[in-house]
Amino acid sequence: MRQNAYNGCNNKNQVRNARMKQQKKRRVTLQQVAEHAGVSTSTASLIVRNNPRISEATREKVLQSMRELGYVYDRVAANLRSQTSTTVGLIITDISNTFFSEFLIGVQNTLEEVGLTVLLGTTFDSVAKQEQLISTMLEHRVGGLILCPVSGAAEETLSRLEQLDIPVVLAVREIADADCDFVGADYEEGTYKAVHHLIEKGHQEIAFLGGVKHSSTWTKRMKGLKKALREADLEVKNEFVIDSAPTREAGYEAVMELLRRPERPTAIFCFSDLVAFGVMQGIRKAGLIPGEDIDIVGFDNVPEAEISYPPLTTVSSFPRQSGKEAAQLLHDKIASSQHKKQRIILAPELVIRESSSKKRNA
Amino acid sequence: MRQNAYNGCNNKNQVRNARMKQQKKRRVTLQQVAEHAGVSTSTASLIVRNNPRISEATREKVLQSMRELGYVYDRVAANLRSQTSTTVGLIITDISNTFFSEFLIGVQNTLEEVGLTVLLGTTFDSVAKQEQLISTMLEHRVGGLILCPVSGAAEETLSRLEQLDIPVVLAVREIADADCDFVGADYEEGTYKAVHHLIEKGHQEIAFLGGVKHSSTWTKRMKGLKKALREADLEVKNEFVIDSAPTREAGYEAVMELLRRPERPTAIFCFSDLVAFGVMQGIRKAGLIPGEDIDIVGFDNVPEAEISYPPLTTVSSFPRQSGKEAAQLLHDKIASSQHKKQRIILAPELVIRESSSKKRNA
DNA sequence: CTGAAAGCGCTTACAG
DNA sequence: CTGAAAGCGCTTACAG
Repeated sequence: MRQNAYNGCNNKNQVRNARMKQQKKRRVTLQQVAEHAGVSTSTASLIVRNNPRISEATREKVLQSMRELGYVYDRVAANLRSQTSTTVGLIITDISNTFFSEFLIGVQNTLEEVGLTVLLGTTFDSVAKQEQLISTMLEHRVGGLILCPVSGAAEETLSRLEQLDIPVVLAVREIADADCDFVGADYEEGTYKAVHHLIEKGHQEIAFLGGVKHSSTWTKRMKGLKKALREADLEVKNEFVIDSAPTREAGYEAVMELLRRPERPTAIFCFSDLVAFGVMQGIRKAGLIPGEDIDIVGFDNVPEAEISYPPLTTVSSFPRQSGKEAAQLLHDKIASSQHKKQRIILAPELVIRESSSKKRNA
Repeated sequence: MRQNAYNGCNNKNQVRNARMKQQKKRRVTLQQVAEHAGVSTSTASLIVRNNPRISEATREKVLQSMRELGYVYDRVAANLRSQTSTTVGLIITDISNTFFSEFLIGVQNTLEEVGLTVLLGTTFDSVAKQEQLISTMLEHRVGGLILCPVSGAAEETLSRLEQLDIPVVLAVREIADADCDFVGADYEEGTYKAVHHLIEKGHQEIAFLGGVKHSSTWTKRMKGLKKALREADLEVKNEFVIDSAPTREAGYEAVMELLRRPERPTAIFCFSDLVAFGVMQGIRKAGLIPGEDIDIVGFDNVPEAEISYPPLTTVSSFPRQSGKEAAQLLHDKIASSQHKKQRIILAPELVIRESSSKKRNA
């Protein structure tokens, strides 16, 4: 409370207020540090940026002044002047899906290493929110963007970004007709493996539940499904295909609808693990046992798949690795504008657990 | 490609490069917009900030120029000049814990409504990383900070922030000896309810697994445990208390160690749902059945608790609501520096599921 | 190695 | 309602 020695004020509030005002207005500036240390601002600036041209003696002197004054570097001002950015936007559709948590960890770990900070936005699969988040991030001068597009995303979204010349990497889901860097798993191949596994077990009536129809992630899976069925001279039955939002709740609804239909499948391939969890819940609600009465396979291999009831057979799409690759790719793009478009497709792996591995008593 | 009309260059790369350079350097500025619309920069500035003083006609004219030129507002420059901030730092310990995903959703939804963007950082419970993230956020000029402290956090962390007069709200975990705004659940009461429930079921040998010893979240639970046991004339047995990191893996290890000891409890209260999932896995690994041989209770009521095997009895700590409250509180603090310290403690609720509700055959 | 001056894109008084 | 000028905290040439 030294600052208030000059007045005799005893009103605590006023004192406090005065102090706050003072501190709030006056962030210690590099110029003040320079003055305190007896050097020019340019010299101080070179020091905060670790320029080796400065003698060890001056550097130490200035660093000492910074400590004494409690200096905090203003990266925002620096970025503005030098026309650079130390932030990156990350837009995902649903953080409560642990697929995205894992993806986010991969992104963050990688960006942190190169000194970039993440501005996070969640769209909940709404086009409007996606566009709004992109605007916000642009206004905040992000140096690049990792975008997991909503299912209804159109090419216009990208051309807008391209016009501003801001580096973008798409992840998880592609955008129709868009030529853009992309990181994701091979959903077609993954689905093929999953369905092939079910067919080998003797299943002939296989349903496909969940996912937004005609989104790229859904279409790819549908291709894989068809391929596997065709090889076994089987066909996709329309009454066994029900699309939905990619959530647990929607999976529950979808399987309830399925079970109301005249025919019943012996196995279900689910769009994602999240959908599969809802499907298993629904099956049980209907008095059936997942993994015994109906086999279930998911997609993603989120951490919970291992501990679900029963443990879920699924296709690993390596979310953390995807995040890492996306961040790496974006960082490369930011560094060199020369970068040519890349597609990084991770090979999926089938992980067989109890939801599809018991002997069938057909 | 109009820009290149003056040269005869056919090298695609060079052309592309030239274009990028040009676009990269020249972000459209408010001044350019003003010129294009034939008004002064001040007028344009008032318009971007939705000042009603401007006539509808000029406003429309300027907005039209913005569209034509592809103007993007530079919030960073604006914030620098006006000494404000439109970002908030959020530091959590582990995003793969869906407790924090839910918390994050609560924070984001609330902040978004008031036009604030989240800078996200994850500490993985490392003190060093926490301090580093705080520095980064300060350098990025966040207007405030929501901090879920690491278990070893000390008061110094806060005094540093206080000195800079940056609004802070602690969430989930408190810091010893620190007087700071706080949002969290009543862990003591929650634990009391959980353990009381076990005792009512006839359990006398109750273990407490997981959580970092002496962290505030652990200590509060320990108090609740003791209170419930004391009421039933029972005591805490040291060999039934094993601390650990608050993760699934650590829960697994903890129960494995527990089962190696001479005595075995009939029920386990777990620090969190995540720990409980690991515990149930370990119990099963040891050939026992959770919910039959040993009853299990978790804490948090994360979404997976409902679909685990068996469904987990747990104490709901309302993560999404906590996030909402924390964001709201921070926003209030930012708005009025007059704010006095608050503690928002949510009342926990016991959610009984199969992991502790079957009849006991003791 | 150091200093004085200009400028990043915006907002802020202040005068009209 | 509009305009000219200064300034937020930094970096960038450029001259010494």
